[in-house]
Formats: sequence, C-alpha cells, structure tokens
Amino acid sequence: MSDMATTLMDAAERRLRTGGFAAFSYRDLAAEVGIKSASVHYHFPTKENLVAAVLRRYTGHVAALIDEAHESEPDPVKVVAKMLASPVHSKDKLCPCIILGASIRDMAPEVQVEVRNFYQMWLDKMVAHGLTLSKATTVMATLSGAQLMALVMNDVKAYDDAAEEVLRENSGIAA
Amino acid sequence: MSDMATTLMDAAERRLRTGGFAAFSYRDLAAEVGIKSASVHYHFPTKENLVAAVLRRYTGHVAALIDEAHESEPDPVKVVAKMLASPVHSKDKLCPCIILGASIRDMAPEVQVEVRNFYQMWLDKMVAHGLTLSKATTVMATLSGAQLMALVMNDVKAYDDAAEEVLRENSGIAA
DNA sequence: GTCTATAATTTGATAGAC
DNA sequence: GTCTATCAAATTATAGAC
Repeated sequence: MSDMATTLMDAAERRLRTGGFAAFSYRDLAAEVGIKSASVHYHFPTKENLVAAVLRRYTGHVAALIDEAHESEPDPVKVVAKMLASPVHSKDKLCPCIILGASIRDMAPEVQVEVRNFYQMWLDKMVAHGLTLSKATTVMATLSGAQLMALVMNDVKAYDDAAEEVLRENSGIAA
Repeated sequence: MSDMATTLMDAAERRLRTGGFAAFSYRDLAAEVGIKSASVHYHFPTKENLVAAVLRRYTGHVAALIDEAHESEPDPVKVVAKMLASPVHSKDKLCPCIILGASIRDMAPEVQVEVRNFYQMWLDKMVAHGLTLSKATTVMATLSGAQLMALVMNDVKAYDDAAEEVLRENSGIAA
C-alpha cells in the first residue's frame, strides 16, 4: 500500500464518516491531497473500490481496538459501549458503517459486503466473549441507534443515556 | 394539494425509504408516474422541496397513527415498539428519517429540519404519555438502531430481539 | 505516478410553446 | 399542467503523453 493510497483512504474515510457516499467526489479527494482526479483512479479504479477498501481497513482497525480493549476489560458490553462512544464525542467522526448501512440498498454489492462484515465482526467478538447472539444484536442495535440519534438531534446526551442504560442492564451478563 | 402532487410524493416516499436521497432523480419519478421531469418542477420547484414535503407529511401521518394507537394502548413504549415494527416487517419501507438521518450533514437545511422534527415529535408524544425525556430518547434510539441492524443484516429477528428487550425492560414505567 | 484532455452520462433546473 | 428543448454543471472514468 503506497503512501498516496493511504492518504487517499484517510481523506475518503473522513468524508464518508461526515456525509456518506454521495457527499464526496474524486475531484474533492484529489484537491484535498494535492493531485488530480485522474490520478486517484490509478490507486483505486472505481469509487466503490475505494470505499470498500476504506471500510475493510476500518473494520480491521476496530477489530484490533476491541482485542486491545479486552486485554484489560473482559466485559464485552462495556467494551462496545466505550468504543462506540468515541466517534460520538469527537464530532464529524461517525461510524461509516452506520452512515452507509442506512442506505445500503443503494450501495454497490462490493460495498454492501463490507458494511455487513463490520457488524458481523463485532457480533462475533461479543459472542466469543460470552454474549448470546440475540443479546449481542440488541446491544449493537441500541448503541448504533444512539449514535444516530445523537447525530440527528445534535446532542451527545442521547448517546450517553442509551449507553448508560445498556451498561446498567447488561454489564456482567457474559457467561 | 393536487392529485399529481400527491402521486409524486407517494413515489418519492417509496424511493426515499428504499435507497435514500441520492437513490432517485426527477426523471425517475416522472417516468414512474407518466409525466416528464420538467413537469415535476411545476409541483415541487426543487428536490429538497419535494423531500421536505414528503417528510412533513410522513411525520404528520405517524403522529396521527400514534394518537390512534393510544386510544386502546396507554403505554407509550408498547406503542412505539409496535409502530416501528411495521416498516421493518414490510420490506422496502424503512422509516425515511432513519435513512436520511444517517447522512443528515449532507442534506439541505430544509430537509434537516424535517428529519429532526420527526424525532422531536415522537419524543414529545412519549413524554406527554409519561416517559422521562431520557427514557424516551433511549427507547427511540434502541428501536431506530434495531431497524437499521435488521436492514443491514437482512434479518428481521434483529429488530424483534431489540423490541422484545425494550418492552421487557420498559413496559409500564410511564408515570 | 501524475499529468492533460476529454469522453460519456446524469443531474437539477429553466424557458417558452401549447 | 404538461410538453419539447435545452442549459449548465457535475460526475465517473479512460486514453495517452511525460
């Protein structure tokens, strides 16, 4: 992976997490990193290709953070609540898989797969740490929705309230 | 409101609830209802204008359904869980305010207002029926996220699990 | 790897006839 | 109200020089 490819993915990820797939163009990215749009195609042939690569990297990154968090915190519910909090509290950094997930039926198959993989990865992690699939699904749903509400209502408290409730109801239930 | 305006809003709503704002054009709509795209502009000058009108109507419609449901069911948690279930179980009919909410920062201010109004309307209803604002927010977040997860994972069970949990934890808590 | 140049298409929107 | 015709702009993407 070249430096420029990484730089482009960084720029694309930031824009994806702000406004979604339709919120940026190759020209936007090119201008931001100081090259021309034709050159972006050299690194990523299509926009779907670029976005899929960004999501794949993102999922891997989050997976690593989860593993790292579990070194000092065994409870999967606490880990997920804390990890999903950081994008909420740092403005303009929503989870890209929530933004793209909402309009997943308008995405290319290549992108759909990556969005689903993100959620599946997280569910797998929670199940591996003792939650039932049903409980893991509910926890993910609650915190994803809380992130969405916090964004729409422009109020971080919406997330914190939901996270607090999830923690109160589900902490320490892992087998 | 003319018949054609209503027909256009129906078509736009269906497409909005499937793929979001970027998933349809004036030409798409025109073709579907049997007129030309220039004629759509007669009814709705801009696309933002059309989408805002659709959301306004949708919010009013949902508000009426909530009031109707409360005639036989006093518990606001049960009402919201049941109402949000129907779009999930009938494919291709997600709540438009969830889809647009995810990329709200890429929407025109005219549209942003309507998305926020939808959530605010629902929060107000729940508070009016005895929930604290904090609890109402958490319930909405959970069920919105569950709708999102069910869509992404293509599994209605994701919603049902979360709804069941919300009902178990929060039924009958209204003052 | 990056450039210039451009193709091919789509889009939202307007003007003006009927 | 709907049409034809068209505009202006943006977009993804490609070809080929350097």
